[in-house]
Amino acid sequence: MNIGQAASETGVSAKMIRYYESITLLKPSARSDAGYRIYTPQDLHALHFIKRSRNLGFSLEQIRELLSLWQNDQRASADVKSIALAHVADLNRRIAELTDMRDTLSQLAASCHGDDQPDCPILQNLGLAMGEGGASNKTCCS
Amino acid sequence: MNIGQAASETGVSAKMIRYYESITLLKPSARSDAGYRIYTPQDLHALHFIKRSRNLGFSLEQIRELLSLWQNDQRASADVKSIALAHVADLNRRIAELTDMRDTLSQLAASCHGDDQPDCPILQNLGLAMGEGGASNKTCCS
DNA sequence: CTTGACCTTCCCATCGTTGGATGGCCGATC
DNA sequence: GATCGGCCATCCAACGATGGGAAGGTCAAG
Repeated sequence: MNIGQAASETGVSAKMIRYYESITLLKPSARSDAGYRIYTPQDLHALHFIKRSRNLGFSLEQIRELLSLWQNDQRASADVKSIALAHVADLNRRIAELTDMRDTLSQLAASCHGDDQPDCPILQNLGLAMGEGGASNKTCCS
Repeated sequence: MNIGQAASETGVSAKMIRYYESITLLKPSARSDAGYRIYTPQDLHALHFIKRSRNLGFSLEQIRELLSLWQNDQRASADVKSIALAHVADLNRRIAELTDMRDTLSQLAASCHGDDQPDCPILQNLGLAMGEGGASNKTCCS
Protein backbone atom coordinates (compact mmCIF):
# COMPACT_ATOMS: atom_id res chain seq x y z
CA MET A 1 0.00 0.00 0.00
CA ASN A 2 1.25 3.49 -0.93
CA ILE A 3 1.55 6.38 1.47
CA GLY A 4 -1.57 8.15 0.22
CA GLN A 5 -3.78 5.19 0.90
CA ALA A 6 -2.13 4.60 4.27
CA ALA A 7 -2.82 8.25 5.06
CA SER A 8 -6.49 8.12 4.18
CA GLU A 9 -7.01 4.84 6.00
CA THR A 10 -5.38 6.01 9.23
CA GLY A 11 -6.21 9.71 9.19
CA VAL A 12 -2.50 10.53 9.47
CA SER A 13 -1.47 12.81 6.60
CA ALA A 14 1.28 11.68 4.23
CA LYS A 15 3.30 14.66 5.41
CA MET A 16 3.10 13.45 8.98
CA ILE A 17 3.88 9.86 8.10
CA ARG A 18 7.10 10.99 6.43
CA TYR A 19 7.84 13.25 9.37
CA TYR A 20 7.29 10.50 11.92
CA GLU A 21 9.67 8.35 9.93
CA SER A 22 12.26 11.13 9.78
CA ILE A 23 12.29 11.49 13.56
CA THR A 24 12.46 7.70 13.91
CA LEU A 25 9.09 7.50 15.59
CA LEU A 26 8.30 4.98 12.88
CA LYS A 27 10.82 2.59 11.45
CA PRO A 28 11.47 3.23 7.75
CA SER A 29 8.90 1.45 5.62
CA ALA A 30 9.71 -0.86 2.75
CA ARG A 31 10.23 0.79 -0.61
CA SER A 32 9.22 -0.11 -4.14
CA ASP A 33 11.78 -0.21 -6.97
CA ALA A 34 10.92 3.40 -7.75
CA GLY A 35 11.48 4.45 -4.14
CA TYR A 36 7.81 4.65 -3.13
CA ARG A 37 7.05 3.83 0.48
CA ILE A 38 5.07 0.62 0.92
CA TYR A 39 2.95 -0.01 4.00
CA THR A 40 1.91 -3.33 5.48
CA PRO A 41 -1.09 -3.91 7.75
CA GLN A 42 1.37 -3.93 10.68
CA ASP A 43 2.57 -0.50 9.64
CA LEU A 44 -1.02 0.70 9.50
CA HIS A 45 -1.55 -0.65 12.96
CA ALA A 46 1.30 1.45 14.30
CA LEU A 47 -0.08 4.49 12.49
CA HIS A 48 -3.47 3.90 14.06
CA PHE A 49 -1.75 3.68 17.43
CA ILE A 50 -0.05 7.00 16.88
CA LYS A 51 -3.20 8.64 15.61
CA ARG A 52 -5.20 7.51 18.57
CA SER A 53 -2.48 8.57 20.99
CA ARG A 54 -2.35 11.99 19.38
CA ASN A 55 -6.12 12.23 19.75
CA LEU A 56 -5.61 11.75 23.47
CA GLY A 57 -3.11 14.58 23.48
CA PHE A 58 0.09 12.60 24.02
CA SER A 59 3.24 14.28 22.74
CA LEU A 60 5.33 12.53 20.13
CA GLU A 61 7.98 11.81 22.75
CA GLN A 62 5.40 10.19 25.00
CA ILE A 63 4.14 8.23 22.03
CA ARG A 64 7.67 7.08 21.39
CA GLU A 65 7.69 5.56 24.88
CA LEU A 66 4.22 4.15 24.52
CA LEU A 67 5.08 2.54 21.20
CA SER A 68 8.14 0.96 22.72
CA LEU A 69 6.08 -0.46 25.56
CA TRP A 70 3.39 -1.54 23.13
CA GLN A 71 5.91 -3.54 21.15
CA ASN A 72 7.53 -5.01 24.23
CA ASP A 73 5.93 -8.23 25.47
CA GLN A 74 7.88 -7.96 28.73
CA ARG A 75 6.45 -4.56 29.67
CA ALA A 76 4.94 -3.85 33.05
CA SER A 77 1.51 -2.26 32.79
CA ALA A 78 2.60 0.00 35.67
CA ASP A 79 4.95 1.79 33.25
CA VAL A 80 2.12 2.46 30.84
CA LYS A 81 -0.22 3.57 33.58
CA SER A 82 2.42 5.91 34.94
CA ILE A 83 2.75 7.69 31.60
CA ALA A 84 -1.01 7.87 31.27
CA LEU A 85 -1.50 9.30 34.75
CA ALA A 86 1.24 11.84 34.25
CA HIS A 87 -0.53 12.96 31.11
CA VAL A 88 -3.87 13.12 32.93
CA ALA A 89 -2.21 15.35 35.51
CA ASP A 90 -0.85 17.54 32.76
CA LEU A 91 -4.26 17.75 31.12
CA ASN A 92 -5.80 18.73 34.44
CA ARG A 93 -3.23 21.44 34.89
CA ARG A 94 -3.94 22.85 31.46
CA ILE A 95 -7.69 22.59 31.96
CA ALA A 96 -7.38 24.50 35.23
CA GLU A 97 -5.31 27.22 33.56
CA LEU A 98 -7.76 27.66 30.74
CA THR A 99 -10.71 27.55 33.09
CA ASP A 100 -9.20 30.31 35.21
CA MET A 101 -8.71 32.41 32.10
CA ARG A 102 -12.23 31.76 30.93
CA ASP A 103 -13.81 32.55 34.27
CA THR A 104 -11.90 35.78 34.66
CA LEU A 105 -12.55 36.90 31.13
CA SER A 106 -16.14 35.77 31.16
CA GLN A 107 -16.78 37.82 34.27
CA LEU A 108 -15.12 40.85 32.74
CA ALA A 109 -17.15 40.49 29.57
CA ALA A 110 -20.34 40.22 31.55
CA SER A 111 -19.62 43.54 33.20
CA CYS A 112 -19.08 45.28 29.86
CA HIS A 113 -22.07 47.03 28.32
CA GLY A 114 -21.00 46.17 24.80
CA ASP A 115 -22.50 49.28 23.28
CA ASP A 116 -21.10 52.16 21.22
CA GLN A 117 -19.69 53.93 24.27
CA PRO A 118 -15.97 53.76 25.01
CA ASP A 119 -16.30 52.80 28.70
CA CYS A 120 -15.06 49.25 29.03
CA PRO A 121 -14.24 47.34 32.20
CA ILE A 122 -12.34 44.80 30.13
CA LEU A 123 -9.82 47.32 28.85
CA GLN A 124 -9.79 48.96 32.24
CA ASN A 125 -8.81 45.68 33.87
CA LEU A 126 -6.21 44.83 31.24
CA GLY A 127 -4.63 48.21 31.86
CA LEU A 128 -4.09 47.49 35.52
CA ALA A 129 -0.67 46.51 36.77
CA MET A 130 -0.54 43.04 38.30
CA GLY A 131 -0.47 44.26 41.85
CA GLU A 132 -3.31 46.74 41.54
CA GLY A 133 -6.58 45.65 43.05
CA GLY A 134 -9.99 46.44 41.61
CA ALA A 135 -11.15 48.82 44.34
CA SER A 136 -7.91 50.70 44.50
CA ASN A 137 -8.04 54.44 43.89
CA LYS A 138 -4.39 54.51 43.00
CA THR A 139 -3.83 56.47 39.82
CA CYS A 140 -2.73 54.00 37.22
CA CYS A 141 -2.74 56.02 34.03
CA SER A 142 -0.25 58.73 34.67
CA MET B 1 14.59 53.11 32.49
CA ASN B 2 16.56 50.37 30.74
CA ILE B 3 15.04 47.26 29.25
CA GLY B 4 16.16 45.00 32.09
CA GLN B 5 14.39 47.03 34.70
CA ALA B 6 11.29 47.33 32.51
CA ALA B 7 11.36 43.57 32.15
CA SER B 8 11.56 42.86 35.86
CA GLU B 9 8.89 45.43 36.67
CA THR B 10 6.39 44.11 34.15
CA GLY B 11 7.24 40.43 34.11
CA VAL B 12 7.80 40.59 30.35
CA SER B 13 11.28 39.33 29.52
CA ALA B 14 13.71 41.62 27.72
CA LYS B 15 13.73 39.16 24.85
CA MET B 16 9.99 39.48 24.52
CA ILE B 17 9.99 43.24 24.76
CA ARG B 18 12.42 43.41 21.85
CA TYR B 19 10.34 40.87 19.99
CA TYR B 20 7.10 42.77 20.53
CA GLU B 21 8.82 45.85 19.22
CA SER B 22 10.11 43.97 16.18
CA ILE B 23 6.63 42.84 15.20
CA THR B 24 5.34 46.37 15.80
CA LEU B 25 3.12 45.30 18.65
CA LEU B 26 4.93 48.03 20.57
CA LYS B 27 6.08 51.27 19.05
CA PRO B 28 9.87 51.62 19.14
CA SER B 29 11.02 53.04 22.45
CA ALA B 30 13.32 55.99 22.86
CA ARG B 31 17.05 55.28 22.77
CA SER B 32 20.01 56.54 24.73
CA ASP B 33 23.11 57.89 23.00
CA ALA B 34 24.61 54.45 23.15
CA GLY B 35 21.53 52.87 21.56
CA TYR B 36 20.00 51.48 24.75
CA ARG B 37 16.22 51.32 24.85
CA ILE B 38 14.66 53.72 27.35
CA TYR B 39 11.21 53.10 28.80
CA THR B 40 8.78 55.65 30.20
CA PRO B 41 5.94 54.92 32.65
CA GLN B 42 3.57 54.98 29.65
CA ASP B 43 5.66 52.30 27.97
CA LEU B 44 5.49 50.22 31.14
CA HIS B 45 1.76 50.63 31.16
CA ALA B 46 1.51 49.16 27.67
CA LEU B 47 3.79 46.30 28.72
CA HIS B 48 1.56 45.60 31.69
CA PHE B 49 -1.41 45.56 29.34
CA ILE B 50 0.25 43.02 27.10
CA LYS B 51 1.36 40.89 30.02
CA ARG B 52 -2.09 40.79 31.51
CA SER B 53 -3.66 40.04 28.14
CA ARG B 54 -1.24 37.16 27.61
CA ASN B 55 -2.14 35.85 31.04
CA LEU B 56 -5.72 35.68 29.84
CA GLY B 57 -4.61 33.67 26.82
CA PHE B 58 -5.09 36.28 24.10
CA SER B 59 -2.95 35.81 21.02
CA LEU B 60 -0.55 38.56 20.05
CA GLU B 61 -2.79 39.44 17.10
CA GLN B 62 -5.76 39.80 19.40
CA ILE B 63 -3.64 41.91 21.72
CA ARG B 64 -2.74 44.09 18.77
CA GLU B 65 -6.44 44.79 18.28
CA LEU B 66 -7.05 45.26 21.98
CA LEU B 67 -4.15 47.69 22.27
CA SER B 68 -5.47 49.69 19.38
CA LEU B 69 -8.90 49.90 21.00
CA TRP B 70 -7.31 50.68 24.33
CA GLN B 71 -5.53 53.65 22.83
CA ASN B 72 -8.56 54.81 20.93
CA ASP B 73 -10.83 57.16 22.84
CA GLN B 74 -13.53 56.76 20.19
CA ARG B 75 -13.78 52.98 20.59
CA ALA B 76 -17.08 51.20 21.10
CA SER B 77 -17.01 48.83 24.05
CA ALA B 78 -18.97 46.40 21.86
CA ASP B 79 -15.82 45.85 19.80
CA VAL B 80 -13.82 44.95 22.89
CA LYS B 81 -16.55 42.72 24.24
CA SER B 82 -16.78 40.94 20.91
CA ILE B 83 -13.10 40.05 20.97
CA ALA B 84 -13.36 38.93 24.57
CA LEU B 85 -16.39 36.74 23.94
CA ALA B 86 -14.79 35.17 20.89
CA HIS B 87 -11.82 34.29 23.05
CA VAL B 88 -14.08 32.89 25.76
CA ALA B 89 -15.67 30.67 23.12
CA ASP B 90 -12.25 29.54 21.98
CA LEU B 91 -11.22 28.79 25.55
CA ASN B 92 -14.38 26.79 26.05
CA ARG B 93 -13.68 24.81 22.90
CA ARG B 94 -10.17 24.00 24.08
CA ILE B 95 -11.35 23.16 27.57
CA ALA B 96 -13.90 20.76 26.12
CA GLU B 97 -11.25 19.07 23.97
CA LEU B 98 -8.88 18.62 26.87
CA THR B 99 -11.66 17.46 29.14
CA ASP B 100 -12.68 14.81 26.64
CA MET B 101 -9.10 13.61 26.46
CA ARG B 102 -8.75 13.57 30.21
CA ASP B 103 -12.00 11.71 30.78
CA THR B 104 -11.18 9.04 28.21
CA LEU B 105 -7.64 8.59 29.40
CA SER B 106 -8.57 8.72 33.04
CA GLN B 107 -11.09 5.96 32.51
CA LEU B 108 -8.54 3.87 30.66
CA ALA B 109 -5.96 4.36 33.39
CA ALA B 110 -8.46 3.36 36.04
CA SER B 111 -9.02 0.06 34.28
CA CYS B 112 -5.29 -0.73 34.19
CA HIS B 113 -3.88 -2.80 37.00
CA GLY B 114 -0.60 -0.95 36.98
CA ASP B 115 1.45 -3.93 38.10
CA ASP B 116 4.40 -5.82 36.64
CA GLN B 117 2.23 -7.81 34.26
CA PRO B 118 2.10 -6.84 30.58
CA ASP B 119 -1.71 -6.83 30.26
CA CYS B 120 -2.76 -3.25 29.74
CA PRO B 121 -6.15 -1.93 28.63
CA ILE B 122 -4.53 1.40 27.80
CA LEU B 123 -2.22 -0.04 25.18
CA GLN B 124 -4.99 -2.32 24.03
CA ASN B 125 -7.25 0.66 23.42
CA LEU B 126 -4.54 2.71 21.71
CA GLY B 127 -3.95 -0.19 19.37
CA LEU B 128 -7.53 -0.19 18.19
CA ALA B 129 -8.39 1.33 14.84
CA MET B 130 -10.76 4.29 15.07
CA GLY B 131 -13.79 2.39 13.87
CA GLU B 132 -13.32 -0.61 16.13
CA GLY B 133 -15.60 -0.76 19.11
CA GLY B 134 -14.64 -2.19 22.47
CA ALA B 135 -16.78 -5.31 22.26
CA SER B 136 -15.91 -6.08 18.67
CA ASN B 137 -14.39 -9.44 17.91
CA LYS B 138 -12.99 -8.18 14.64
CA THR B 139 -9.39 -9.24 14.17
CA CYS B 140 -7.33 -6.09 14.24
CA CYS B 141 -3.81 -7.44 14.18
CA SER B 142 -3.65 -9.40 10.99
C1' DC C 1 2.91 9.93 -26.05
C1' DT C 2 0.44 12.68 -23.18
C1' DT C 3 -2.10 13.66 -19.18
C1' DG C 4 -3.15 13.63 -14.48
C1' DA C 5 -2.64 11.69 -10.16
C1' DC C 6 0.56 10.15 -7.28
C1' DC C 7 5.13 9.91 -5.20
C1' DT C 8 9.95 11.74 -3.83
C1' DT C 9 12.99 15.27 -1.26
C1' DC C 10 13.73 19.88 0.18
C1' DC C 11 12.74 24.38 2.15
C1' DC C 12 9.61 27.66 4.40
C1' DA C 13 5.79 29.26 7.59
C1' DT C 14 3.22 29.08 11.67
C1' DC C 15 3.12 30.76 17.27
C1' DG C 16 5.39 32.41 21.37
C1' DT C 17 9.38 31.97 23.70
C1' DT C 18 14.00 30.82 24.99
C1' DG C 19 18.90 30.21 24.21
C1' DG C 20 23.23 31.31 22.48
C1' DA C 21 26.98 33.81 19.95
C1' DT C 22 29.34 38.01 19.26
C1' DG C 23 30.33 42.52 20.36
C1' DG C 24 29.54 47.30 22.47
C1' DC C 25 28.60 50.15 26.81
C1' DC C 26 28.80 51.34 31.71
C1' DG C 27 30.31 51.64 36.40
C1' DA C 28 33.42 50.16 39.88
C1' DT C 29 37.67 48.53 41.49
C1' DC C 30 42.65 48.02 41.15
C1' DG D 1 44.29 53.87 32.55
C1' DA D 2 43.29 48.93 32.48
C1' DT D 3 40.37 45.41 33.67
C1' DC D 4 36.25 43.01 35.08
C1' DG D 5 31.28 41.95 35.79
C1' DG D 6 26.94 43.08 34.34
C1' DC D 7 23.99 45.00 31.15
C1' DC D 8 22.69 45.98 26.46
C1' DA D 9 22.67 45.51 21.20
C1' DT D 10 21.66 42.49 17.00
C1' DC D 11 21.26 38.15 14.64
C1' DC D 12 20.44 33.24 14.14
C1' DA D 13 18.53 28.94 15.71
C1' DA D 14 15.61 25.92 18.17
C1' DC D 15 11.41 24.00 20.19
C1' DG D 16 6.46 20.90 18.61
C1' DA D 17 3.43 19.55 15.28
C1' DT D 18 1.63 20.57 11.12
C1' DG D 19 0.68 22.57 6.50
C1' DG D 20 2.09 24.56 2.07
C1' DG D 21 4.54 24.49 -1.92
C1' DA D 22 8.35 23.89 -5.41
C1' DA D 23 10.93 20.84 -8.50
C1' DG D 24 11.17 16.57 -10.33
C1' DG D 25 10.36 11.25 -10.90
C1' DT D 26 6.69 7.33 -11.54
C1' DC D 27 2.62 5.05 -12.82
C1' DA D 28 -1.60 3.88 -15.16
C1' DA D 29 -5.14 5.09 -18.33
C1' DG D 30 -6.46 7.09 -22.60
